Amino acid sequence: MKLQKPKGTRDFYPEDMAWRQHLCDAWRKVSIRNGFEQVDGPIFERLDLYKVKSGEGIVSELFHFNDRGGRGLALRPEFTPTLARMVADRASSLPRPTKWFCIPNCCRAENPQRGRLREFWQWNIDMLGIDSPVADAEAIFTAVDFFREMGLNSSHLRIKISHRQTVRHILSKLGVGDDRMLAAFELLDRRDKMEPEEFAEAAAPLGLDAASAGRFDEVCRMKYAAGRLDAMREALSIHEQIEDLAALDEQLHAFGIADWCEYDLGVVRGLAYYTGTVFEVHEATGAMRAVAGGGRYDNLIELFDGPSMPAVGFGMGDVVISLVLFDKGLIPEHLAARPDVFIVPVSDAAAARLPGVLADLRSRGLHTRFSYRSTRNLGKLLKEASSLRARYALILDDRLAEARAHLKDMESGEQEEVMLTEVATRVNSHTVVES
RNA sequence: GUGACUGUAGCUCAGUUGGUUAGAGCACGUGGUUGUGGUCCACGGGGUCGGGGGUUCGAGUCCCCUCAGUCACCCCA
Repeated sequence: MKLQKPKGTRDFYPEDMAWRQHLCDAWRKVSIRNGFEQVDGPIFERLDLYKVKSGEGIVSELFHFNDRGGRGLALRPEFTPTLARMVADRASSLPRPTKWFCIPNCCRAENPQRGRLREFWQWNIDMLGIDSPVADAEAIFTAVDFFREMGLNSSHLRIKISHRQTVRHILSKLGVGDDRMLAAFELLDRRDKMEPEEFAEAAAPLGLDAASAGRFDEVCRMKYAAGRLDAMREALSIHEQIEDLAALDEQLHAFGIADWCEYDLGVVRGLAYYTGTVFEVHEATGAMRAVAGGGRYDNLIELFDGPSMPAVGFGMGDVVISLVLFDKGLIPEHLAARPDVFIVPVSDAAAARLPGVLADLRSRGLHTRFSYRSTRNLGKLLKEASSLRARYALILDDRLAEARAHLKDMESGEQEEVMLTEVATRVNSHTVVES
């Protein structure tokens, strides 16, 4: 192939596009019923914006370029910096909390793999100006609401939750100083890929001796079901320092989503900017990369020159969730738009009248189609109507002289004579509301 | 960006130790013409075997490079 699409991108043929739209529609629907309002920003930003949060190292992961004035620009790799900029700009006039969602396409100059492409769509929801654990739980609930909407249940996915403060307390108790805390988080994030000796070696400079390092490792590998904080307290021998997690735990129960959640102190999300709750959603067998990730980032808006403003949110890419839904057989088969009416003329005379009838029905809002083939073979034309999954076939025959035609219900096979002027109301009244 | 594996029609794949005009199923198109439906029959379009170069009398089959996909690393905002 001479003209290839760029590495890591996708073409959306009608079937693919129908799925993408279906997914985005579900994201939008769920966002709205959870009280979020849609926003968007530019698809490219000034390169500097991305350095604010992620540092100079981010540049190699970006598609960036200069405009004719020499300004450094970059395609957005995520939406959060844009969001932070937008919020910082109007912070004083925004309601508290402000609940926003968006579904931007984002580009990252990474090496593509299964579940990871160079362009993807990412659902983001954020709640700003509220630091209550209710908000943390509501963010997680919104994700669960979406999963349920798509037919997933708590046996398909695990929401792994940790809390920066809780982990900080544990590390502190094991002897890690505040100045080494960030390094300790990084080590925690990488521990699964390290040999025990290697881990111990890396832990030493953090102020952890062999025994503490071993305990650190052990503690972070343990998982606790939501509601089993007592077990965690017991195992960690910390009794008073996990109020944050306890408050979240209570809310997760109140929202009825505790069965989806477990505490896993190994979840760090690699990000320096998370300040409290952090969570990741994984396929239950752990086979794939994370479906979604998020948490609380109370300092971010300030970092972008805004006021001090607490925030919590998450992001979910279209790629991994689509793989999961495909794996579970949860992608609906028929997503193409269904015609309301398929017009079938039985004669040349009737065919001559077709455009007028078609125009009328379309102007009344009906999805109306006809065949471009020259055949008058009724069987073949109905077959075409059937393969398009049309709800009704409108057969234009000799009754046309009296402005009447036969309307055939393609589901039941029943057919009745109707006046052309009645077709639209007839079809609308019979049409069952479905997505 | 580094390494490993893979690459035949839109999709799923055949293609014998290198040997003549590269096949099947599905999908797609036309026809089976006075007729009521995803069936059936016939015919047809579509591949420079990812691309380029090399070895050879001859390469889809062997070698090199390149591109893309998959996996691991990096990273995962």
